[in-house]
Amino acid sequence: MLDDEDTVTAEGTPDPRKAWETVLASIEGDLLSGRLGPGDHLPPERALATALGVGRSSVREAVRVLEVLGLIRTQTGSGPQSGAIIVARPSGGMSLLMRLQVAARAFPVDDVVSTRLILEAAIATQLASGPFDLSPARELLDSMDAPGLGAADFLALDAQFHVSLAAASTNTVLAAMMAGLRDSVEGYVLASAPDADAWPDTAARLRAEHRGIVAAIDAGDPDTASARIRDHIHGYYLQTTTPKETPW
Amino acid sequence: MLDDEDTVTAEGTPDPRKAWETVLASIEGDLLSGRLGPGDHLPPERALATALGVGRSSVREAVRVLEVLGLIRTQTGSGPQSGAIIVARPSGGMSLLMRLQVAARAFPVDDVVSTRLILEAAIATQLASGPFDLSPARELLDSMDAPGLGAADFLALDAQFHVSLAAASTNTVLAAMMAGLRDSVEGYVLASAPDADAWPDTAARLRAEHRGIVAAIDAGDPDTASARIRDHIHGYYLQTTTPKETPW
DNA sequence: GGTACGGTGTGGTCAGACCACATGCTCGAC
DNA sequence: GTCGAGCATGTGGTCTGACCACACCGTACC
Repeated sequence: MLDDEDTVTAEGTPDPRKAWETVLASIEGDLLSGRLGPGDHLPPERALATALGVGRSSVREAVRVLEVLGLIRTQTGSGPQSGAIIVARPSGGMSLLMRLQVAARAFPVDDVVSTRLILEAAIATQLASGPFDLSPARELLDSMDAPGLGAADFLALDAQFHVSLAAASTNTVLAAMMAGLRDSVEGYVLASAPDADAWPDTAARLRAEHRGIVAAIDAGDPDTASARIRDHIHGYYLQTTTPKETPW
Repeated sequence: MLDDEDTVTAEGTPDPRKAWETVLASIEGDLLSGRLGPGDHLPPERALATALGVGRSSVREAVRVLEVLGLIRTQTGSGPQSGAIIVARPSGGMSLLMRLQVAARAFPVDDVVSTRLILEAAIATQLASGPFDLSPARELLDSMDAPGLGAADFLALDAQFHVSLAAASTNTVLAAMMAGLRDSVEGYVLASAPDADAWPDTAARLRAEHRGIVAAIDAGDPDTASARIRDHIHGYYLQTTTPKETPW
């Protein structure tokens, strides 16, 4: 039933592409052409399989890729919310990619930190240069003032604060990258958190630095905002790691 | 390793994780613990399936994810080169992720361009501040001097030039991001290339700007290098698009 | 009118069967 | 002994068919 039907029906070209790549390419084409867009449902896996002349397992591999890349959300059951829906949430995929690359030693932690430093400095510069909505970041600052916050909880809020700065820039790419960079080293940050004795002092310093960054942004002072971000990240990194040769 | 089967055999917890997530988590754990590293082979799919108590299709979904993320390379056949080998080449996954997110309208092209601008400016600053090996970039500049180069060929070299600058910074994360940003808008760049009449002038200008950037880096002048990169990218972007409100 | 219940369609998973391919070994020819 | 052809083996790649769990939706019953 399937013999010659795929692709060039009359020609001998047996389609060198793998079956799942065919599916991925087809969906990407539908996205580019506008046939698919945010909020739309992908066809059911079985329908996609017969439509493209591949097995359902190949369709599933492509769908799985789209899911981990944050392009779609899948749900079982029936009804409007079931099936594979295009959602386009990049941060999840970015985080997974970076986390695994760090785990596989392709991304040294040093590089992740310096990249984060570059991005955040640029973000701070940008935020200080124009009117942006920093209220989510401010709320996180207030949350971090809560007394008795443990290191893990504080650092979680800290991470959200930095990501919220990226989000405030309204640059979705920047925000996704920041989220990915943060998540990829989350384990290392938590593992190197100061112990309970030194923690209160560290937390106090971090709070002050955060406020200082936002203050510089509010003051419309890009250079100071950028410099304070640099010191903030760089300082914390140096504190929690064995200094070896000052990454860039 | 966790007790196989469905986790707690005696308990009612039926493992809420999906089967392929189990596989992915297992491999990630092996990477983090050092049991797996660059160059190593993943166990055969069938062995992995029985070892984790899941079906081979679930293993394949996880392997597929690792492959598109650039973590492994798969090959059929037998022998040392066959199977799934950990390679950790991040750029492929970064490119796919960004390309699809752009296709799904989650990443506006404007954001991609401004992010690229930020990253390249930072890279130029860094390159001008220390000794780095720019010879790959120089060779690309020479290649771009070849007469009679078409727009498509020139732009391909152009893209490689910019990525080579990122690679010269020795920051793997930065290099991967730059490659991804480039690839994600490749289609748009090619589609908006000037026609044959205007092309020679454009190419000449781009050549001169590239040389100017490298010259500033060689001169150890971070500010000039950064400014020239900004003008270079921004200028080209404005030229090829309908200006609307000057992205960032 | 409201509620319980079963039909239906979705993704999630597994098992088994082939295929194509690369390797490496065996065995025969010389 | 050397060399080459050819088969055995093990890998990923794919398809098929079968279930399951789940969420909805319509119908029949109360």
